[in-house]
Amino acid sequence: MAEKYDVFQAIADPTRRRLLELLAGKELSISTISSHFTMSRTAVTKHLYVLESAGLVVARKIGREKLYCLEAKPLQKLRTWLTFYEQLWDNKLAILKNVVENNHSEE
Amino acid sequence: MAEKYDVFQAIADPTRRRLLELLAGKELSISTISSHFTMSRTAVTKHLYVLESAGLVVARKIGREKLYCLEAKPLQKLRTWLTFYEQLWDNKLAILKNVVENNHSEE
DNA sequence: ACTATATACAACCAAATGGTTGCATGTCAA
DNA sequence: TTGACATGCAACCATTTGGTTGTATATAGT
Repeated sequence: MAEKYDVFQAIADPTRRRLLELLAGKELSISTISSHFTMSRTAVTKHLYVLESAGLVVARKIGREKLYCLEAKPLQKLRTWLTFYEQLWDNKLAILKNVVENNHSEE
Repeated sequence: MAEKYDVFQAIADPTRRRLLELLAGKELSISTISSHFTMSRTAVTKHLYVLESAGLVVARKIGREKLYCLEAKPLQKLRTWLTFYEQLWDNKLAILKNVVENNHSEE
């Protein structure tokens, strides 16, 4: 598999979002996690790898089990990214910005 | 090309995030937009299609030009999604939740 | 020691993704 | 009407993605 995954990429897949939801506040083994999905355990493992490499989950090995849990911090990056666009929810500000930038020298 | 794109999918690609940034508060033609990228105009058009089908940009045709601008509203969906995980930034709450759910019957 | 269970990993596959080039079409301007 | 410009669109291509199966290895329990 590949090297490094992005937070944006990691959350793009619906299955991976379900995984994050499932792991919120819980610590679950791969088998337990897989039991919530119809796809194979291997497929789930791959998704977990993507999430892990994006820093969104962390794992520790206990005996023969590998326990995963959510790590929400990297989502702050997304939060920051969003903040910029929140100003434009309803684009009143955007229109104003445009007016200021392009029309302020008229009349 | 395919049918419908998701907001999560749409913002997964760095090029498309650059496009959104470029179109914030501005209305630009495909050619003008393309001039900001090294890839072909066709490639840019495809990215714009993805964004459009996710509702993140809107276009109107003026003469021979097609003008695109940002439509931030669909990002609210992402904002809502994020809110759930914000509680877990630092996982104090998560730990507490775990304690309450699993250990409250002890002693 | 034997068997169950939990995971790891390689190999393979179809479809989606992100890009290209070439050509057709519509529109503006002289 | 003749270019030049702006876009549309089909065909093609390599790589990535999301999934599979099969086999190997490590650990737990009896």
